[in-house]
Amino acid sequence: MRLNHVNELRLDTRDALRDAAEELYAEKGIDGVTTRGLAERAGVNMAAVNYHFRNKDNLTLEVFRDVARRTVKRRLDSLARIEAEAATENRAPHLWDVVEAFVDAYVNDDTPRTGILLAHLVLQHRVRPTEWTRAIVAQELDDFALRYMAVLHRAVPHLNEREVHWRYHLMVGAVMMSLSDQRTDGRMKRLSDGLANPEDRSQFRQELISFLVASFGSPCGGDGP
Amino acid sequence: MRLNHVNELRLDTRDALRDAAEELYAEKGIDGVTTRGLAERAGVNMAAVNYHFRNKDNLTLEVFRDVARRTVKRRLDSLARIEAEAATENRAPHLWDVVEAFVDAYVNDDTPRTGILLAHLVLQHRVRPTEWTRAIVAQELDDFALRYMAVLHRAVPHLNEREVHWRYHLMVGAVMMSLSDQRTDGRMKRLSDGLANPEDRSQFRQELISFLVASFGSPCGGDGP
DNA sequence: GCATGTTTCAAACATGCGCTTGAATCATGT
DNA sequence: ACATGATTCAAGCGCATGTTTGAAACATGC
Repeated sequence: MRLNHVNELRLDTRDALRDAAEELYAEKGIDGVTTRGLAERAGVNMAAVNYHFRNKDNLTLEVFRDVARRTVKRRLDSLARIEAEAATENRAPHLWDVVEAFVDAYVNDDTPRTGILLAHLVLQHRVRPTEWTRAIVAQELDDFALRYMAVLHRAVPHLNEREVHWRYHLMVGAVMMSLSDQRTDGRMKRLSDGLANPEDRSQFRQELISFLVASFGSPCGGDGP
Repeated sequence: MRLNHVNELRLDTRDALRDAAEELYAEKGIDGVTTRGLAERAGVNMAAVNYHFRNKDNLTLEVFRDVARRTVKRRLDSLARIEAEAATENRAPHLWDVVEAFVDAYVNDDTPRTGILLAHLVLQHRVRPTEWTRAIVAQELDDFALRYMAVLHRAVPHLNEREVHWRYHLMVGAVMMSLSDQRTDGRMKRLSDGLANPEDRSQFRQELISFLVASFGSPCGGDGP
C-alpha cells in the first residue's frame, strides 16, 4: 500500500520523485539531471526511480507531458473564451487577445515554473530529439498548434495560410528563446545594462506581446527594396 | 613537419579533424558527436584529438569560434555597406536592409552550413551553457550584438532603447529556432502539409525577413485592449 | 645513415551514467 | 502472530565516453 505513517509530511515516494524532477529540470535543464541527483533531492533511494517509473525517460516523459497538458489546457480555455466573446459581438477574434492567450500560458504569476519547463522541453527537442520529446510534441502540442493557428488566421485574415504557419513557428521560437534567456544566460539584461530585464514579468509580458502583435500586424510596416 | 606524401588528397590530420568536426556537428548536433565518431569520420586515430587539440572541448571551441567569426564578419561588412549607402544619401539606414544583413549571414547559398552551426551553438548555450559556449558568446557575439543594435536603432527611431534590446533578442530567438526546425524536426513542414517549407531557401529568407521587418515596424499594427 | 624530435597507433584507463540485484524492512489480511 | 506482497536500500554491474600511455612509424638535420 502507498501510505507512510499518518501525518507524514512527505507524499508518496512516487510523488516526491515527480516533484523533485520538476524542480531539478527547471533549475538545471534536462541534461543536467541525473538519477542520483533526482533521488537525493527527493530524499529517496536511487533505485526508486526504476521501481516506480521503470526508467528515467519514463519519469521525464510523465513530468513534461503534464506540463505540456497544463499549458495546452490553459490556452485552449483562453481561445474558447476569445471565440465566445467574438461570436457574441459577431466579429473575428482580436489579434491582441489571441497573442495574449499564447503568451499568458508561459508568463503568468499562477504557474511560474511552467514557462521555463516548456522552453526546456522544446529546446531539448530541437537540440537532441529523443523518443520521449517526439512523443510529447506530437501527441500533446501538434493538435493545439493547428487549433491555435486556425483561430489566429481568423484574427489576421490579411495573411495567407503559409504566412500564418511561418509566423506561428517564428513566434514560438521567439518566446522559447526569451524564456530560456531569462534562466540560463541573462544575456539580454547584461547587454542592455539592466534596461531590458526578462525577470520583470510585466515587462516581459508587455514587450513580448507588442513584438508579436506587430509581427502579425497588417502589411503596413514593411518597406521592401 | 606537417606534410604527408606529395599530392596527398587529405590535409593535415589537424585540419581533417576540424573539417570532420564541422561536418558532424552540423549533421548530428553538438551532443551527438563523440571522440570516436570524430576520429572515424576524419580517418585518423582517436588519440589525435587530444594530441592536436589537448581535449575535445578545445576542438569544439575552435570550430565554433571560427563559425561565429565568419558570421560576424559577414554581417559587419553588410552593416558597413548599409551605413555607407545611407550616409551618401544623408538618411538613416533602411530597416529592411538591416534585417536582411542579419538574416543573410544564416540563409545564403555561399555558406549553407553556417546557419545551422550557429543555431546549434546558440541553442546549446541555452540548453546547457558550458565554459566554451560562454567564451564564444561573450567574446565573439556580444560586441557584434551591440554594434548591430546601434545601427538597428537608427533604422527604427520610433522604438526606445529597451524595445530595441527586446526585439533584437526576440529576433535572434525566432531565427535560431526556425533554423533548427529545418534540420531536426521538420515540424513546420509537417504541420502545414508542406506548405511552409524551410528547406526552400528563398521562401525561408523571404518569410523570415517579412516577419522581422513587420515586428520592428512602425507602431501601426498593434490594437491593444 | 644515424640521431632526434614529431606524429600515429592499439590498447587500456578513469569516470559517470542508467539500471539491476538480492536481501532487509514495512504494511496488511487472516 | 504469522504469512504475504509491496517497498526500500546499499552495493555493484555494464556500458559509453574522454583521456592517457608507451611503443612504433615517420620526417628531418647533421
